[in-house]
Amino acid sequence: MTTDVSSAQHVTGAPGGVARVPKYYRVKQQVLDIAESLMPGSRMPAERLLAVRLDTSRTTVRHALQELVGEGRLDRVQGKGTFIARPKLYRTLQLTSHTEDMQAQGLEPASQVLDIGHIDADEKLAGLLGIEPGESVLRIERLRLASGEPMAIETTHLSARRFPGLRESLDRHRSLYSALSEVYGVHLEQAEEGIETSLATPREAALLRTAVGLPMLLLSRHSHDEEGRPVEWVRSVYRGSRYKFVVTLMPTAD
Amino acid sequence: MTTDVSSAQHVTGAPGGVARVPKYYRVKQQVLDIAESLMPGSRMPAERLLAVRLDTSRTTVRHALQELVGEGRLDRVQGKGTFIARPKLYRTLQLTSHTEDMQAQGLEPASQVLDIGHIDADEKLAGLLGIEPGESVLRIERLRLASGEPMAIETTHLSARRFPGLRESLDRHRSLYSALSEVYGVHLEQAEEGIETSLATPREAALLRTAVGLPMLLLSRHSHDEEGRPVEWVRSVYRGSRYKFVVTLMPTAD
DNA sequence: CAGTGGTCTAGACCACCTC
DNA sequence: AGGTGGTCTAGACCACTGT
Repeated sequence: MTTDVSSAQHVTGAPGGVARVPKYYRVKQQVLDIAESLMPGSRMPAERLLAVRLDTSRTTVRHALQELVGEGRLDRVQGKGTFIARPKLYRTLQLTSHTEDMQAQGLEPASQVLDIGHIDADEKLAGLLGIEPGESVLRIERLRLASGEPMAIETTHLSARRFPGLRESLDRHRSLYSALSEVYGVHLEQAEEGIETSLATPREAALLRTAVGLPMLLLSRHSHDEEGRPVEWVRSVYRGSRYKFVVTLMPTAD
Repeated sequence: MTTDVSSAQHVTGAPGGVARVPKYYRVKQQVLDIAESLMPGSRMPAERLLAVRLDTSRTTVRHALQELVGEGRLDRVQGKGTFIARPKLYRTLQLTSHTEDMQAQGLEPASQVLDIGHIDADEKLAGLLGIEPGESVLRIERLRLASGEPMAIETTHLSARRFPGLRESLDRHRSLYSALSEVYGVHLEQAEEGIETSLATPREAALLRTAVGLPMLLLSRHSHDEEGRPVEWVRSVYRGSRYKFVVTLMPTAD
């Protein structure tokens, strides 16, 4: 009925407060021990069973499981169970298209258009694309798949005036980047890519088949052509528990 | 006493299951409305008060607050309250030292050595540094500060045999990289940097003055010299709610 | 229907900060 | 002492999956 006073307290000793270890965290280690003794894909004991075995409440077990899911070690599926996850996938950051990128890694690339249409640029978007606020922007929202698995939600923005008919050209080309190159003669020369964490919204979670509130990797790419003019602004959301990004750094030329 | 049956359910309608919105998520939006009406640094209403005002339990309020903290919008301090957070800081990924990096952004760089010593290379570390398993490795663990604020925990690994006396040379140089250059004539030419999410361990949380389980950005840098030989392997943990990384991409030279 | 995970509640007690 | 956030419990009910 009441809290277990005999455990989660005064584990530190150090007045600096260097390491408080709550009970759920010790439970997490115990759960991890179980997980590491199983193969990817196999099922973990049910939450209610773990609670009894580890002498704790289901709430505390779920707290521990939640972290392991966030770290990409476990997958939970409602109605079915909790399973050992497969290892993280790598994604190299390059100035190439999704299609080329996936093929280079031996994965089957696929895209599913979630939404495509024109919107009016607000001040921020106009600044990013080098146009005036209110001008029309082509917005393409796609679900990116790698070998059938939902990987990311990618939202691309381009000036509608600069690339007339792009929406129609898309169907006839392998990728957006090849359409830009072959139809408009635009070659991407440089991009800044921002990387930060975010938490899955209900919509993102549903599309990426994951849970609301899980850590995600949020990438925003701002690409420029050979004259340094901005071409596109892209916002992509990846499952943080499933992907790891790799970038090659060279000495700065200054 | 029992769950509020009249709310969190059947919000979707769509059989595809495109957007389940739990109650805590709506509470989060309400809390966000309050937060956005306040200035950074000001205090939010107490959790128990929010629970009454928003007609929910403290548990649900805390779930909502937890996500906002994870997103870097709020800061919680035990015993004091919950406060509006300052905006995220940017960190450019370059092949430069922490010291140069901070100065370029007008921040006051500082480091605090948490631990320094020699360890025996395991198989993985030996492979990364191009040495034999069991060879001695200099391991430097430092807390990186930017204008007094804890920013990251950085753990650097270098071959002890290749850089004899490095530990002592460190005190006489501005940074590790300048010591490598001036004492050993080693210049870093290229590095691969991996970026992924992780969750704060109790130790990391204490050192970075944040909470256990919050999303972190985990960077691992593998640097090479002009001959392509591996020089260092670095693992850095940043508060995900506080930092955003920026990298410049150029066309691949293949 | 039974079993699994998902959400929510009410309340207890601990740890920390300020007065 | 009294307020704040931090942890934990026991239990209810919902949603989904399989038999």
